Amino acid sequence: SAQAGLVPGKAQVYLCNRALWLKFHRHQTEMIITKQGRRMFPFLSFNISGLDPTAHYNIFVDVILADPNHWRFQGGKWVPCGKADTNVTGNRVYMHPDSPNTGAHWMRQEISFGKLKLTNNKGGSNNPGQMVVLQSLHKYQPRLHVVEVNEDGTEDSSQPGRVQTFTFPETQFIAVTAYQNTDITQLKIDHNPFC
Amino acid sequence: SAQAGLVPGKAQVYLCNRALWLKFHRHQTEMIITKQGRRMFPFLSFNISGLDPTAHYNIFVDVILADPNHWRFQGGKWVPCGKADTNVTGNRVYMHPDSPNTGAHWMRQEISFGKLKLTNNKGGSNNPGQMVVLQSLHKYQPRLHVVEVNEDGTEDSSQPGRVQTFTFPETQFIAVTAYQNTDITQLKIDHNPFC
DNA sequence: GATTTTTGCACCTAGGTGGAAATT
DNA sequence: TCAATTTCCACCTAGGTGCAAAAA
Repeated sequence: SAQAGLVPGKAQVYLCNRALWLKFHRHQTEMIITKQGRRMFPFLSFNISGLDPTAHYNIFVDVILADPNHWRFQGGKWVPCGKADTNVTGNRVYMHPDSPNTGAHWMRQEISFGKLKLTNNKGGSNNPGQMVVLQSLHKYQPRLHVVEVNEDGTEDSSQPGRVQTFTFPETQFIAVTAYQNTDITQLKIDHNPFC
Repeated sequence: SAQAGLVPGKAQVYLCNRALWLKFHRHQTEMIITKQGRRMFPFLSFNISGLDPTAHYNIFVDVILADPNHWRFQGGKWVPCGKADTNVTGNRVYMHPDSPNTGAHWMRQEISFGKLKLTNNKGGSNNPGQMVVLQSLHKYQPRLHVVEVNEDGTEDSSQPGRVQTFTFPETQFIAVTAYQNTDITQLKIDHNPFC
């Protein structure tokens, strides 16, 4: 079934590795966060169409709280446990390294975020802009943003409707410092070649 | 001593790892070429200044024949041996992956060509544009080119004087399929961390 | 035969994994 | 004690080396 409706003048975005994301999502995806930063697995990867081939765009991901809860793993299940910590600091945006670039470039091939890293280290960012700062035991929702920009990469705030945001619920995850659900651990081992 | 004179309106280029290049040059540098492509060691790396920070440039390296001879290693020395094979085909240009980019970008940090690969495979290029095709037992001279371009990366041939070329004789080398001079082999082992 | 090129390989760098143990 | 985090480590992928043997 289609992942997004086809609307004239709008970009269409498909989640490339959706089947894999769904396997994890069934068990409630967990992502490890570490001080020095940990890649996501699965990682975000998109196909995009419907852009103006000659226009310029920035494409980036941000990660927002998916719900207002603090979570804990108890009795083999994830259960809400108090309110989320909303005293938030730290970068939650990861600009794709190809940005800015033309619509033709973005539509030519998969747009992968394999080098995006998750961390719980609010302080000294070693790789500025490469690290997304999250809080453990909170549930998050990644989002994709497509922003039309001028040729020099600057945004033109005088022109409305140049920002498009895409959300895929199957990419939600709970940030952890160690895996809680052994089903998730096994899925990581089975599918991540580094394991 | 200065590597290039300071001329107003002209870019100045410095060879970053010149001391290392000179160590090899004293013994006549050799570079391995293979079918699937071999990196150079030392690799080309430059600092550049004197560009217009807001103008756009393509920066690339090409590799030309350094002399009209075919060479052979005999009695522990390189000696000319007949004429160079000038029936030439295959790409000899390697565009820096950051191209096109602004003068500010190019002047901000070292411009390294560490991923440039040398091959003797004229035919199927697996990495188009990433491989420089050379002939074994010929002597070559790499050159750096700085070309001012329009914002979209296209050249403007109607404007003269937008191309600048820089040549460093200490980066000359003879292409080989196996090292001939053991002094060169030892220098590679001593300085290349992969050995 | 002699020279040049190719192939396979052990070894290296570089860095991404989960697990166990130690720490907080 | 317990839960959560950090550290260390063996093991993995990925790919750049020179070398010896084989092939051309």
